[in-house]
Amino acid sequence: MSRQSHPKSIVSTSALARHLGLSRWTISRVLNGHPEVKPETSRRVREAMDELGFVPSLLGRALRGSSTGMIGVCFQAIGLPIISRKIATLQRVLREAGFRALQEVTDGNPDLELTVVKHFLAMRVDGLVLVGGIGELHSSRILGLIEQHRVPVVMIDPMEPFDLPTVELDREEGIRVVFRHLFDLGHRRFATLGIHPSVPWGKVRCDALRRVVEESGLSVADDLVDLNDPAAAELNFAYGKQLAARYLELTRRPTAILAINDQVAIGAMLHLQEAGSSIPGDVSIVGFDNLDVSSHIRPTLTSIDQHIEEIMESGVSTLVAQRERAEPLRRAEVVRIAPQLISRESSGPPPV
Amino acid sequence: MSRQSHPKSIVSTSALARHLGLSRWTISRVLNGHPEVKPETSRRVREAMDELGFVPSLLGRALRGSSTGMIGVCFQAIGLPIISRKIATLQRVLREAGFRALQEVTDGNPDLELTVVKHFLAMRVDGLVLVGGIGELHSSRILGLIEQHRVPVVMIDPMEPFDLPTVELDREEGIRVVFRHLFDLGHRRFATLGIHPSVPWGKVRCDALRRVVEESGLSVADDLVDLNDPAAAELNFAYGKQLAARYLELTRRPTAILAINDQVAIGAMLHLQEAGSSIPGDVSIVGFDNLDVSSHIRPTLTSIDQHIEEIMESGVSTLVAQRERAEPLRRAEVVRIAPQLISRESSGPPPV
DNA sequence: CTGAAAGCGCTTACAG
DNA sequence: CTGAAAGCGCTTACAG
Repeated sequence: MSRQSHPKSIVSTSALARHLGLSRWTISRVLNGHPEVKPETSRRVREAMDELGFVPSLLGRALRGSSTGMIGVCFQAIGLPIISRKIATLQRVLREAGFRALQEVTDGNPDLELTVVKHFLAMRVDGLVLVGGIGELHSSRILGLIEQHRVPVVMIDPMEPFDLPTVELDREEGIRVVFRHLFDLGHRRFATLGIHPSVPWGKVRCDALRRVVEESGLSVADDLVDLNDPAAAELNFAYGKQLAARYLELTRRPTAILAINDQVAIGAMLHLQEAGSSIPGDVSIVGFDNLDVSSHIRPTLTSIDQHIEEIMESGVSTLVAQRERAEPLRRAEVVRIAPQLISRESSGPPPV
Repeated sequence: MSRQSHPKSIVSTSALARHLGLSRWTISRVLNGHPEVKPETSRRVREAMDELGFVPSLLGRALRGSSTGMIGVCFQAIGLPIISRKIATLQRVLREAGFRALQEVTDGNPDLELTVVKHFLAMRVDGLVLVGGIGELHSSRILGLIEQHRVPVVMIDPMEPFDLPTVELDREEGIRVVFRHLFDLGHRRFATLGIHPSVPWGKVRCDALRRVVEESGLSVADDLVDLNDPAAAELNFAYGKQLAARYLELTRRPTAILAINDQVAIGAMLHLQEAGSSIPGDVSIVGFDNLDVSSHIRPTLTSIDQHIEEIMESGVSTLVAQRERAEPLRRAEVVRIAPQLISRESSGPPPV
């Protein structure tokens, strides 16, 4: 049909139009599914696009006014299994909503955070998702940029509260549910592993635990043993083992252990088992995050599921709502998603 | 200084120029660091940009001819710890080379792979990184698109070979090194856990192992016991435990175990320890991937490090080289990166 | 149903 | 040192 069967490279609607003997406006109409194109013409254009591998430039399209369809997503860190699940879920939810994710990881480096947000704005993204919040150093700069550009934005699970639309896990409720579960099983003395104000989302959990302990008529001083090492680099297996060793040194051992996350819980469980303890016969253990591995180890681990899917769906809805209202910022609007207790073998009644 | 201290929103060089009483070309020159601008003017422009939160559009800039500085990165899956490390490392290496990563995960869905590659091309990325290869269904379409657009591309660790520049881990060498390590310790009978042609990069390792066993004067039929379950969904702890249980049922047990990865190795180790075996006293175990956790468990796990950093650096160099040569495709150019044996406590001499 | 103008925000030449 | 033209690839609104 065409004069040359494999022309060099067609990278613009004009070139394609020339190739087909049409005007570039017709190509644009086909691209945008306008109804006024003759079906035969439309078919010819589509076939040529396929054959020549023509992909219309999003740069040109977005520049002319239509939106980019891209959402800038900023993560603090990567590598932890729970973060991987967040990333994967958010990407899927965004795709299902017709967006594409532009992802960046900042490793908590504030300079990088500023660079990344500027880059997102330079790409003229349709929205911003900030997962885990942002560092303090440039936070006012970043908030200023967001306001100046009137770009829809949502914070997911920030460590500190920001004056931006936010969706977060209700960690206080998570602690409450876990404590209630253990209390109802009969436990009256508790050890915490790694639950310290200095770790991510540690403070809200510390505070919640103290509150619920007192509400239950127990004493924070006597019935709650706080085991942690503020110098710990990572909240991993090794840390759990280390803290479990300290638990074993206690003279009057609590009958239930609440760990900062599943890794620490599992590390502790392994150490206690090695030392001859029975779980939950001698001591109950509960984690936080409900990792895949937690349903596979023996005993299976009681944990708190973050309902990541629900969080991300709510976050994306928040973004969409801001776009539709053409009223980008609804500040201090916080949605809290309730976590779910997954009760498994590692928690049971205390020894008699 | 300016008439209105907080103007609505400055989103173009023209608007900023008007605001400052300059021409938009002067703004562009400041943006691009051209030397012919009066320092005082340059300073004024920079300060106004900062104050107003002006971020020049990358769409306009890229459209005019300069490149986007973006690299499209396509991953097959997310969630496995080793993949997270690959993602994080690649992103860092790209950033250090002055690029930004546009990441997409396809979950091995071939339709999505095609969509993603088209989107990258529509964004006029400066290069493509395909991690883990692409599915068969649309592979010729995708290769065609890459060729038609003359975009620099590199495959990282494809499961199948493709006629594209490739950087991959030398898994054959990995198996060889691991086997040699165990053989030199005195082992003469081996069990493999989950090393099966159907798992990712399983075939090359199966083949390599058979070859090196025979080269060592041993018999594949008699001295190599293949334990795996082709129906296994995931190569995780649970799978390792399951395979270890089968190992324990063997009448003449091999003295060394090679696992498909660290998770399976650790799962097996936990099961064997529970069953009363001593590691490496009764049996040696080696993994593959050198996860963080492998240096934290007891005994620490002998493993193979993938040298991810080196792989990603080589991949990015390949991309840069293609750009510089203005000769995008050097097909079938395969770089193999040697893995490294990390010898730890889980491997030792066989029992006497 | 299809053509030609105008313009999105930028940069690369060319003038002064 | 700074201004004005031309044009990157696209779409919207206006003609025919």
